[in-house]
Amino acid sequence: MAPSTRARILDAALELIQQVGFTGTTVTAIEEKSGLSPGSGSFYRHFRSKEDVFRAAIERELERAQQYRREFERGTVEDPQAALARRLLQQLDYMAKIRPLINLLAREHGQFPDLTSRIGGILLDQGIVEEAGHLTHDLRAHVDHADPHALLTVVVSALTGYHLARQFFGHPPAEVTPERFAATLAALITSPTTGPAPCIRCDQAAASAPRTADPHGTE
Amino acid sequence: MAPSTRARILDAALELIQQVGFTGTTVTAIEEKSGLSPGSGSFYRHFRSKEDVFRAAIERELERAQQYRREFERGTVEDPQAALARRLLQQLDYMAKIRPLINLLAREHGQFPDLTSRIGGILLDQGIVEEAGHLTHDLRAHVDHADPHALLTVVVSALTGYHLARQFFGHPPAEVTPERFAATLAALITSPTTGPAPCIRCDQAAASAPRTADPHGTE
DNA sequence: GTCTATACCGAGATAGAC
DNA sequence: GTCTATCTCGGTATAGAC
Repeated sequence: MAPSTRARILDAALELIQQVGFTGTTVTAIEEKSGLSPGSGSFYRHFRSKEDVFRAAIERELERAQQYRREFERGTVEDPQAALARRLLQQLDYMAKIRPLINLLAREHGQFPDLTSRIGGILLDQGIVEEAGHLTHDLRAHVDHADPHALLTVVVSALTGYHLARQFFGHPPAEVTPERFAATLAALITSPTTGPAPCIRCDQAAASAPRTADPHGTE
Repeated sequence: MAPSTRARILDAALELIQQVGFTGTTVTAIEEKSGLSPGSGSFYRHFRSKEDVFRAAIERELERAQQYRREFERGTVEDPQAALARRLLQQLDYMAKIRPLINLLAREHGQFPDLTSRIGGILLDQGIVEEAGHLTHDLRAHVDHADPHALLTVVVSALTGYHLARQFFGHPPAEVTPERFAATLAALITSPTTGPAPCIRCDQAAASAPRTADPHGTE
């Protein structure tokens, strides 16, 4: 069946907002891309305002993101290093699928704080971090680390940074392919940690009183 | 000495563009923030157009970024793990200093492709990757890895992802402090790599013919 | 080099015919 | 539910006095 006008408007709006941002997107351009007559207010028979369609498009993407998660392949890990690399590649695939959300986050965060925290909650909490939890659970027998929480953060950060660098520049950093990236990261994780515990006051202290103060002046 | 009007305009424009983007920034708002009368065209005595001031602000930030690099602390590494963690924290500081450039990249990439590649070249090639080269050089005696090129990419990606996540959400992912993050990443790097070489065809093949095709459909 | 005033256009949104 | 036509506002940019 052909997509409804409403759906076509959502598609057009999402694409335009990723390309030129919220303020850069005009209702006229959305109409034109949706097959409506540009300049006519036909758009307004389907959405009350530009912000309205913006929020609706994000909600639809959030729904899709959660659907993608449900389809995630899970299973036990036999060979830790190879299986881990495969999981990491799966994470990169997931980020590619939710690319619109990540783009919107990179572009319009700070414009719509409520949406930022919503996206952040679903992507990080229900998304990446949850999956990272699966990773540690599966690998607990193989990987022992002094600060698993921080280890997950490093893994998630590496995946995020790699994805975004590809996104920004159009090619992977240093031309390292995803397979090579995942294999390297997997090898790092599965190698035994040497030396003393990497952090002194880590887990309990940080977990109990996380957000007080801001010693590094980020906010 | 008091900053010149031109400098105040550059400051105002840079800040506004980071907050609301290029299209979201109005010349009137720039004038108001610079202490000029809003709505008057006084702005145009200093810059020919909005795009003009945008490009000038980026050029100024690129100059600053290269200045920051020259002030970088260098030295030999005795205790690999602790010294490495310190270097990684230094990298995070650097990213904080060039935050405006990273923000603009995240926000306006795709709008001005020439600036994107310029920023990318200076940040990645002359910047992060160069420093990562120092890292491996310093640590060559301590760290042995099957694919050092990919290892650097993982490190750079992790730093980038951590920085951006803090930037987007206003707090570090999983509330892991920079010190804890750097210590964990340093411990990962300095631990010996186990198992087989993490990638089969890596170094030579990828280095000789890097950009042909695009097996993962990024571009 | 900054101001007032203004020309010009494009964008968001509405009215009403079909 | 889409169109033509239009209102209004705000943004870019210029002209000319001081």
